[in-house]
Amino acid sequence: KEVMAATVLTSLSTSPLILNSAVYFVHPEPASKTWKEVLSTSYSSSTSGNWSWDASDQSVPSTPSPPLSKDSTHFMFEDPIPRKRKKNFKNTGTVGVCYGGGQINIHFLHTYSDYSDGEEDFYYSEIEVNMDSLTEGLSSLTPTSPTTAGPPPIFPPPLSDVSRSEYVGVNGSQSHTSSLLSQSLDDVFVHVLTLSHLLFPRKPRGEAKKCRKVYGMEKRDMWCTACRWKKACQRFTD
DNA sequence: ATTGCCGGGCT
DNA sequence: AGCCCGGCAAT
Repeated sequence: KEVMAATVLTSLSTSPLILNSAVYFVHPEPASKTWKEVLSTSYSSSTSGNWSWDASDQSVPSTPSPPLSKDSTHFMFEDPIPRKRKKNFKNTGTVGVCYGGGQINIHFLHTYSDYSDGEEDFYYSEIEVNMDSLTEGLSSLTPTSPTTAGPPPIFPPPLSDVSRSEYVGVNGSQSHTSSLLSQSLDDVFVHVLTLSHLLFPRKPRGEAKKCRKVYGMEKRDMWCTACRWKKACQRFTD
């Protein structure tokens, strides 16, 4: 089983579908850790850009998640990739996949950081889905039926000032998930990817109206100093 | 093509 | 410190 997951990861990393997404494998964390901690460690270890594989056992983190069996493992892939930009992981969606004991649980984490008060505050909201609701939600909006253009039926990305967790759907039918496990983990990951794009759409960057756009090149002397020095605008912060 | 701005240079 | 710009990510 671990071998299969490894091959899935490999094929994922070469798949054109996710060329712009980073695929991270996170070592199974001790049960004491929360998803928040797992996330931060994955960030700090993601700078190298390569991912590692460890098939050791261990249980699964997360306080608000349902019990998962031992020897489960979870991957996380991030969307979008932080690219070259150093700091802000603003509004990145992270997807964690836990599987083990014939069960697949997927955590969608909407994470964002807040630098407004000096120190970085790390917020996240967690959403959890099982395979049944995942495939259901996807099938209802895949372009197979041209009439449906409905919004994601599962959930909107919550954005609150307090970290909170939302819990959508629980442990699915054991037989179904196990057949999925033994058959095509690839489909699972493709679904997860698609859903992650739906949940965490690309932020259109342009809608900010900085000094340059507001005053124009002619009235450069009206810009804020930061804009004149080509630094991050301080008058119009997003 | 344009825009926001990081990194680094110069005074 | 203040000031400026090359270059690049993102669009």
